[in-house]
Amino acid sequence: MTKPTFYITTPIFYPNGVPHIGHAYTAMATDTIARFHRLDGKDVFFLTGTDEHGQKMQQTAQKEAITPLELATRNSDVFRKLWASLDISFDDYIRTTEPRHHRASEAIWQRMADNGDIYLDSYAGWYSVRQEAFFDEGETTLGDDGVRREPLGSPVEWVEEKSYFFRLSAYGDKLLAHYDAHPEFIAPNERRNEVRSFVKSGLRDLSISRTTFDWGVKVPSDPDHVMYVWVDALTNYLTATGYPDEGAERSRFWPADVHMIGKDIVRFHAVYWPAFLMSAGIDLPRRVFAHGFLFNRGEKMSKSVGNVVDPFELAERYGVDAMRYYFLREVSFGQDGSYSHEAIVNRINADLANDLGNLAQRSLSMVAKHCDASVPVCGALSAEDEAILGAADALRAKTAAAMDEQAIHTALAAVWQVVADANRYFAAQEPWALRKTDPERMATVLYVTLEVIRQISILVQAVMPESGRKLLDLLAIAEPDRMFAALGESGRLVPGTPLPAPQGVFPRYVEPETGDAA
RNA sequence: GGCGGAGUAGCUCAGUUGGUUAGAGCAACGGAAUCAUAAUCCGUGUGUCGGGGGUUCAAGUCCCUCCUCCGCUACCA
Repeated sequence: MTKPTFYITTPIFYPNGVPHIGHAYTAMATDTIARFHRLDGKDVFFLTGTDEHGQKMQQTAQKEAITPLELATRNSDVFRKLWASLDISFDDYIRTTEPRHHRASEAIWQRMADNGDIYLDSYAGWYSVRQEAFFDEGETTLGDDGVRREPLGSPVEWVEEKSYFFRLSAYGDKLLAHYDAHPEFIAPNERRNEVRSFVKSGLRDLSISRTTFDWGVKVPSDPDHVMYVWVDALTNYLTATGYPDEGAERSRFWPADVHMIGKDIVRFHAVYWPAFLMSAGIDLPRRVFAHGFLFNRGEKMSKSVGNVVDPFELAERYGVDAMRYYFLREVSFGQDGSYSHEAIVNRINADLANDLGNLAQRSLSMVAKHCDASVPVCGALSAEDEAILGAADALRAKTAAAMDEQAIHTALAAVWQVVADANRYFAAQEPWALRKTDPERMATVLYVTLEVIRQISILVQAVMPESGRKLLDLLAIAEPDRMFAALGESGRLVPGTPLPAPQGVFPRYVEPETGDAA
């Protein structure tokens, strides 16, 4: 019996600095999707890592009088530390400085070269060292000081160098054909439109090597050149599957199911990457999903405005699960989003503490006091019981449909709809009144409520692993029964099962008194 | 400039192929209940659906036009 595979990636992050909230957001979302599919019984491979080559790394390292590798290792470790504190369950962490990655990059380069898509030419233009980019003459301006600058103000110099080029121009039609045949390849929709129109306007060949620095993967058969950023970086997704070894254990994961990225790097993933793969004769990933940016109170974060938020600090202040829940529930995944202290606190208190936490607490504490502290006996079901159970049973299909298109917020909304229904159900049935008039009916109501909470808890694990675990502990659910396979009727709670003493899972957020050292 | 998207209640947004009195969540206000983390439940909105024009028996939903905002327009991760 082989389980279906599911391969999902984050971009490899550039460890020129320390991670910010955007990195954390990508990782939290990707992790949630990975966990969801694991719970669903799939053979999941979740990859993240760091992109450690390039001129900037070399320069920053020089400034600090350390080697680029030392710099990369130092910052890469900070990323790993963040992933640990955010409960990011990656299966492999790739660093582009690893030998396995150099091998894979050389191999794909060779394949593209063998296919006749790489040629040597020279590249000339106005180059900005700071931007690490060339500019058209028209984009530059000659200042009064005689210095020519690019639009953002850094000085440019005329540079001419030999460079290998990738015949991207030959792939425009093929890419368009692929976008049309596979409309799900780029998501969300607005991103696909952008990419389409970009490709449609015509593609120029791509300079893919540099000779001005040497911190990178050497070009096979021409060690004066190092591969330029994206050939090397994008290939990481392949490296981790064991490429180019055909029989590698992880080769079964390719093609990747989802490349999760921020919207700023869509083009590299939806144009260059598939073109490279087509050239090398490798299957294309199934989907590139570009999420939006996060803003602090609607304002872009920047160091000069001083509104940059440290992800470590957020996790510390609100708790990892609450932080994950907030960003994945509040922001329509794919769109830009905004966050503020007030909004986070509101979600924590309204959705987590009041709605779900309190529902669990009120039902479990009645069970503890009036049902021998064990799962109550379920009598004949009323229409109301059937309705709420039906709503809970339907969640697996609903959330799966939403998650298939990375609509994490939609999946969560569906779950919380049932949480709200369950609160209404509980209030309408009044088990506290039934306790005096009809204890058996009370037991049934409590059973039904716990059964709904059971299913919600299982689903919630993908977003809030720790809290989901606590809730399932309170319901005495055995480890193997915490997978989605146990959702629905087949996994119903067994009356008589002893339960531990109830404990609050989602505390309300209370403002610290004063003078907290934030 | 070109291409694309968006403008709906205080806030965040849903609104199917045009059709009964335009919806949800949050916030606000009023009430009920007391099992529970002062949590829950019920009720309450005079919204020019960006402006104007048009098609139609009927338009937030189609067409035209204007205004505003945003994204993309190549080698920065």
